[in-house]
Formats: sequence, structure tokens, C-alpha cells
Amino acid sequence: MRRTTNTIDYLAETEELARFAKALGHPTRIKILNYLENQSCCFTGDLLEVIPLAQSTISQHLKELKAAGLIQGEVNPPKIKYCINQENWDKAKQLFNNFFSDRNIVSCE
Amino acid sequence: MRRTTNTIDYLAETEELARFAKALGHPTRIKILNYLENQSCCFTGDLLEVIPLAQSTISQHLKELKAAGLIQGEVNPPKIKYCINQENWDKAKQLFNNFFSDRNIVSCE
DNA sequence: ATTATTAATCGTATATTTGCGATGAACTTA
DNA sequence: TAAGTTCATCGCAAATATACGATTAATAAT
Repeated sequence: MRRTTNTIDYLAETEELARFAKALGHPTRIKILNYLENQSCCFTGDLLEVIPLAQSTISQHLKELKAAGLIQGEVNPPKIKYCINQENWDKAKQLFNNFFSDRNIVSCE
Repeated sequence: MRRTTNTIDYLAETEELARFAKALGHPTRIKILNYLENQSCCFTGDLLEVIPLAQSTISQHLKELKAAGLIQGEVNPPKIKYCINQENWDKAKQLFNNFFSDRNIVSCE
């Protein structure tokens, strides 16, 4: 990409919200998170039974969710147990909540 | 992409949420929406003063937000007045709210 | 009619995302 | 030690996203 021109200064909150939103921006990842919301935790193998994608593809989605901080993995040899990262989950919840609540409805011009 | 193998069947709600999230997944679009939340409406020109990107780039971001249903444009020659689409805004708010609230916290395994 | 203003769209370049199969790493079990 | 299980990572292909400048379209003002 040719963004040589500018490095834009966004508010930290703006970037954080965008990062969370981006992580949520794929139906497979929503489905994974919905699964985790109900199961509290899961292993990659569980997801393979629920989502018809290659193991490597699901692993990549998990990696992204982990990078965004929404989930965390805990080794439980030979498996890895994935859970929602409650701290960041709450942070994301807060950010989205604020975002949708800040609306200041006034008549236009 | 090589997704010849499967067309995955997601819940309508899942796809809808992912679509909204994807639209929010870029700091420029968050900034635009934050601007609209406070101003109620704006013209593309207003945004050019606030965001150091080319006019065509901002126009593209507006197009995406419009495609996601989060904003709407009303011709106000020779300008175009953009506002938040309240109906879909509320729908998105509801979807995110449900998503973050559905968490069923139980001990693991 | 001509010019100015505003914003969309086109064409292009590059980066990122999504997906797969194959392979590798870590640990268990036989 | 050898084979099995589980998951990450690599390498690749194709699609999509991001950004820009140039152009076009629509309307207003002169």
C-alpha cells in the first residue's frame, strides 16, 4: 500500500476499537467466539467438528483472535485449551458499548 | 481464494454481526462514525479537514459504511449530506450488545 | 455557455486476508 | 524407541482491502 504520505494519528481508543472490530469481522471467528461463550473453553478439535474448514485455517483464525487478545490458549498436552480472555473481553464490551452510546442526537444543520 | 470446497452455513445473525464488525474494523471508519455521532451529519469536505487522506480514499470508506448500512447519504446539491442510519445503527448496537452479553460463565471441563 | 464546486468512480499499485495441503514441533502412549 | 495425537507454521494461490491520482458526473454560480 502506498501510505508513505501520512501516518495518521488516531486516538488510542479508536485504534483499539478498530482492532477488536476487525477481529470480529469474519463469521468464522464470530462462530468460534459464540462457541466459547457457551462452552467456556474448547480445543481446536472441537471446532473442527462444528466448522467445515481445514485444521490449518481454523488454527489461523484462533491465532488472530489470540493476537487481538480476545482469547487465550493454555497448554493441556497434547491439546491446547482455548478460553475467552475475560479481561480483554470486558474491555472490548466496554469500548463497543461506549461507541454505540455516545450518540448525540440533534437536528441536522 | 480457494473456497471451492465448502459454502459454510452461518446463522444470519452471525453474518450480520460480522458484516457490521468488518465495517468498524478500520480506524478511519471509526473516526468518521465518531464524527457523525457528534455532528449528526457531515459532508465529505468536513472529513477532509479532519482526516489527512485523499478525497477518493475517504469517499471509499464512506461507500463501505453505506454498504454496511451504518450511514446514509442525502443529496444536498452540490454536496452530499451523510448521517448515521439510525435503524441499522440500533440493530448493530443490539447485535453487539447481545454478543457480549450472552456469555455463559461456568467452570471449565 | 463557461467555470467552479463537490463527490463518485476508474485504474493502478501494494498489502493484507483467507484458504489449503504439507510439514514440523511437542507431547503421549505403546 | 517408534508410532500416534494435536496443533502451529510454512509456502503457496487467490481474493479483498487500502490508498492514490486522474477523470467523470452533477449541480451551482457567473
